Amino acid sequence: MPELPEVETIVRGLRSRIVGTTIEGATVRLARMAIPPAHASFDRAIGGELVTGVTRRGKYVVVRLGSGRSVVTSLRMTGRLVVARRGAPEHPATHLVLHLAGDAELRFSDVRTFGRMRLVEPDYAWDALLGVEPLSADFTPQALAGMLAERTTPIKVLLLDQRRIAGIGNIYACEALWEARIRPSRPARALTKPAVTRLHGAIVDVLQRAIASRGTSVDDYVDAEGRRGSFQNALAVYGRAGQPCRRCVKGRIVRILLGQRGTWWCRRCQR
DNA sequence: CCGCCGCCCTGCTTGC
DNA sequence: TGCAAGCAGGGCGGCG
Repeated sequence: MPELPEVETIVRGLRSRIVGTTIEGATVRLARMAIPPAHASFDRAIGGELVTGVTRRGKYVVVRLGSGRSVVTSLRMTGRLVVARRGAPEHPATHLVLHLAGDAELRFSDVRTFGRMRLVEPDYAWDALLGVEPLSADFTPQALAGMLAERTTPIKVLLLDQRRIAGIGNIYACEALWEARIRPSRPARALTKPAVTRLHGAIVDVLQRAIASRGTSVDDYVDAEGRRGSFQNALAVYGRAGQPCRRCVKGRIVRILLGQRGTWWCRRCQR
């Protein structure tokens, strides 16, 4: 499922391929996947727009348009954004296609149809509820400590809260806690200062390494060119229930439920 | 503000 | 072997 590193990889791919091209129109095959501005139709509103940039905010892909509007896409679990030539074989669950000048198109597919592509007006603060970007200068050990203070929530549940830190999903929450040697169920306020510092470093480190590996493809994820990432080969805990810990070796990875989410960790070296 | 729950959806896994 | 139930999960709205 696309989290920050996967979305960042998609964004970089899109940036090199669609910036400077014009969106001639759109075909919306499944209406609920496309959210138009008020009192407008998605396909008519987007026709003729120039793509001026592609950025990321949390797990959202933001395509900036010449008019100042933006196309904000949430991929949720199984969404894909792929640039392809018109007529090339397409994913069977392609629900929305942006037709680009020339013979290219941007395809939005999603087996579970949880994803959304939203056309937002200039200056609309669509991301007002999103928290700090973990790879920005604003994300400091002190900022992290401030989020954890007084909170009884399990630290792993808190890492998934997009209102605090934007972009961490289930895979990287598990991996960062393993790297920091912290038990996922620990109440946030129970983390010592050194533990908070380790967690901060681990979050930044695991996200950067995952970006360098072009993301994690455990199931559906592919980048803007349709290629898989390789960070699944570097995972320490996610999906590794029953296998030995890659660090302490003697510990076994177990899977528990936290906040209704599967959570993997090493019983021996995470405390 | 906080925490928790259910819903959305389809494909894969599990169990009889 | 075949079928149905269960499970997975990010974001969001609703509730207390």
